Amino acid sequence: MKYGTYQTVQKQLILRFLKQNQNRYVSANDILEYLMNHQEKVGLTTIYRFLNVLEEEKMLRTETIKNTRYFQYMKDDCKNHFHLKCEKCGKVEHFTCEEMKDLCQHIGKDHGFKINPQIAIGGVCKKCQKKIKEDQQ
Amino acid sequence: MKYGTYQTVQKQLILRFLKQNQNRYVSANDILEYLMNHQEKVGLTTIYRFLNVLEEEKMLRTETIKNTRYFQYMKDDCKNHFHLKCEKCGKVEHFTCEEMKDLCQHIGKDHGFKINPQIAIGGVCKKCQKKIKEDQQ
DNA sequence: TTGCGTGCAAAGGTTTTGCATGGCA
DNA sequence: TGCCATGCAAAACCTTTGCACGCAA
Repeated sequence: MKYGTYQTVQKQLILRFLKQNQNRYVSANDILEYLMNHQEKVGLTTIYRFLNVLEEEKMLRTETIKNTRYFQYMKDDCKNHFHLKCEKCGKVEHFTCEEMKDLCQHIGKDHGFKINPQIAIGGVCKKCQKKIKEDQQ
Repeated sequence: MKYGTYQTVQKQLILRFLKQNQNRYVSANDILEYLMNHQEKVGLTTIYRFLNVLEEEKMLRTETIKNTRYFQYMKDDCKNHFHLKCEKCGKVEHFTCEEMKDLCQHIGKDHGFKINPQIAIGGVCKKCQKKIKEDQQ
């Protein structure tokens, strides 16, 4: 059975919350609790159903920590650039560069692998690199 | 209560299997099934307990797909190549290429970001790309 | 009437916990 | 004896499914 053809109040409420929290990951429960605290009743089932649709449509990035999924809403233009995620502070930097595009092409061609630009490449950001150096001294 | 002070037969069996499967992610169940098929009886509880210890010790990388965790043992030399992870089937391909090294340098220099090669870059592998195409027809 | 979205309750599946047992020093 | 690891069974937990109801075209 198809799901997602109509816009509904529930979906709008969920989407609004996700948009308000673009800078952090939220769980299905976070959404439920927020809505309950604001006298908006939406079932957990609906939340999951909608999140799954958004994920399929690549509107969300998800991470699983300790067996629970966390969702982060992505702006539309996330499809056109890449993400560097700092493993120390958790911050995600958005970036574009020709070199990355070239690499994607290369990997697609020579390794037969289609890179999903929405994923985040892990590493350590400038600030945290500095911090680590300082700590070592 | 602390866990992990002793080496035991069970732990050795689990570790051996993990080491034999360094090129792919395995679930707790995969380990259980393998051991059962080889007349080695190890409880699921023990498997999880040990996996959790290994994860804490950073000996494993884990990924969650469809609500189940997959574990991959890490060799030290994982630092010297990169990983492409298929988001459909979960398989991880190890690869090296000059283009990727160049990109890392570039990102390090121009974006001030140090990429961690142990991370996996997400995407869709050849096989699954094919499958997706076939399904669409 | 038909089709879709919703939410409750129940089911499903993975992972963790409680506890008695057994091994080893 | 004391300490730890094990594994069964049960619990806990998140997520999905089944189904009846409600609403709108």
